[in-house]
Amino acid sequence: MSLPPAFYDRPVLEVAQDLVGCVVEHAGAAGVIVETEAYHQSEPACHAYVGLTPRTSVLYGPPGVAYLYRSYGIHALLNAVCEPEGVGAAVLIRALEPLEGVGLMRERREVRRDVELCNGPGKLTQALGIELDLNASSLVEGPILVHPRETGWEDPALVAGPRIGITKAADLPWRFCAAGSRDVSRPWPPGFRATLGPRVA
DNA sequence: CATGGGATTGACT
DNA sequence: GTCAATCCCATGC
Repeated sequence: MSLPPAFYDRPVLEVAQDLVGCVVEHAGAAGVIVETEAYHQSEPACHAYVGLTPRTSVLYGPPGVAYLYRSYGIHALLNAVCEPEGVGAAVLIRALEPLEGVGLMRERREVRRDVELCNGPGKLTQALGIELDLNASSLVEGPILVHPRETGWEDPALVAGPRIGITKAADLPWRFCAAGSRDVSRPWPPGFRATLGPRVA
């Protein structure tokens, strides 16, 4: 069973934290989400900040839908649209821990070590075979599916910090990682200790 | 219609 | 640590 639309029809900061530990599946491969970032129309780093345009219409659409866009002309980045229809908000999936179909992932990406298969937002889409044509497709009915947390991930400890690679609103601590995961896209600064526990309000 | 700026990655010094 | 590749689309003339 995949997560229902109601899961995504909530404040984007809640969904971003609750998605850590959930499973993304597509085309014979799957991974556990270990890193997310939240984006909301109210802050300038979000694509929806510019208002309703052809590009952002998916963000303003119903929750539980994939928002995919090309970054730097090369990489496809996967987001889950959140909050009610009419509100532009989404969670960027930044890193996975490989779970199933690792052989397929290796075919799609030539890497030395398995930890490099999914530890970045552009890497995991390539490893799962996700491309831009799945923009606006359902995360509830597929082809991309998001499943609830499985055994061992019921209540993961989270670490919060500033989002990566943005120039606007770079101070907001809207990045969430599974504490201690080796699969996050970038390590925390030495001595960083903002552990939150299961979820902050 | 021309231009500019990225929610990145991999290769290289 | 630095740096270029490359495409979509919003914006402005």
